[in-house]
Amino acid sequence: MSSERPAAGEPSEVLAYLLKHAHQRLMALADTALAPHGLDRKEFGVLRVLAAGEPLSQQALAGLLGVDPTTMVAVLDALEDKGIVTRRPDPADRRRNQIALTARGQATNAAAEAAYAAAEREFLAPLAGAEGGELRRMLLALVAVEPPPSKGA
Amino acid sequence: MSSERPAAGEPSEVLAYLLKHAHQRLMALADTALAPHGLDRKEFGVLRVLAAGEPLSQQALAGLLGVDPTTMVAVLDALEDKGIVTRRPDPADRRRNQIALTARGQATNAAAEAAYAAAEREFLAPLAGAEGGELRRMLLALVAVEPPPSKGA
DNA sequence: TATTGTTATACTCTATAACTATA
DNA sequence: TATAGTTATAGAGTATAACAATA
Repeated sequence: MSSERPAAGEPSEVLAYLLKHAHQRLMALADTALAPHGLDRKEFGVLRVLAAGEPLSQQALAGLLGVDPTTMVAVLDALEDKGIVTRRPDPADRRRNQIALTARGQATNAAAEAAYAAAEREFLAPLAGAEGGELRRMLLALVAVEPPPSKGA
Repeated sequence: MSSERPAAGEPSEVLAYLLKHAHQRLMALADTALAPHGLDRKEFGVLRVLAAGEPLSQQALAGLLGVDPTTMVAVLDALEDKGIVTRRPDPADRRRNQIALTARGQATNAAAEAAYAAAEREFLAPLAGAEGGELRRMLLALVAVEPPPSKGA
């Protein structure tokens, strides 16, 4: 089969190329999995962080997810419009918004988690049984080199 | 404090997050490694493909690297300005440009390859000896699911 | 008529700066 | 004075559409 290309100079020899395209493939699978639940990837990221713990401020969310606080505004606007999160002024510091999941948000998150997990399984299908876990562990080690700057928490 | 974070809801549990940030870290290292040679990542990708084989058309290059042909125009403009590649009309089909490395381009590529390889080693340093190879193999399997659409070749 | 390369345009994503309201 | 959130703006990066030259 001529589709095999072990030739020198192949872009797939470059690790950055492999990471980019692996990421792109998983993004496409995740988009497809999340779309029926009315979520995009960024919204899903916010949702699952909120579902795991207490309400957080917008900047705390932004810090945890490694995005700009200004980016978070639009994400939360969308989630609020969908009735998935609520914004409330923090009683202890009224400059801050407490972002909390609604009941509907919790249900949406449960469904979206399941859908995203299925997308990851499909993505990892080409690997042998335990290799998915190994991949995850390796990537975690590579990313953990410099911990994300946790701002005001 | 506890830099370990096994808490539920962590973004690092999400494979897409890990792939994205691993990619970003390698990109940053590659940018730093390539900058002294006057190249960015995209230009380096073109260079090493050309260095490995015969001159190619712009669309063949774009197809191999998985980018849009219109994107390739600007990349080649920059490489041509730097005296690293030449554009010549293909005698067999004058619609096509034969993109070839100059002597200087070959030297630049050799230096850039070494610099990029060092960046990959630094990136993979957190992993045990053979794990880098395993990571590469796994990513290749994940990416090879659907072969890139090789157009006119 | 179809294809290669080019240009101009638009779109996505994200970051920067300035503003408000609170502290 | 400093911080949380908001808004407007600008900057990468990339794709889409129309065009010229060639087949």
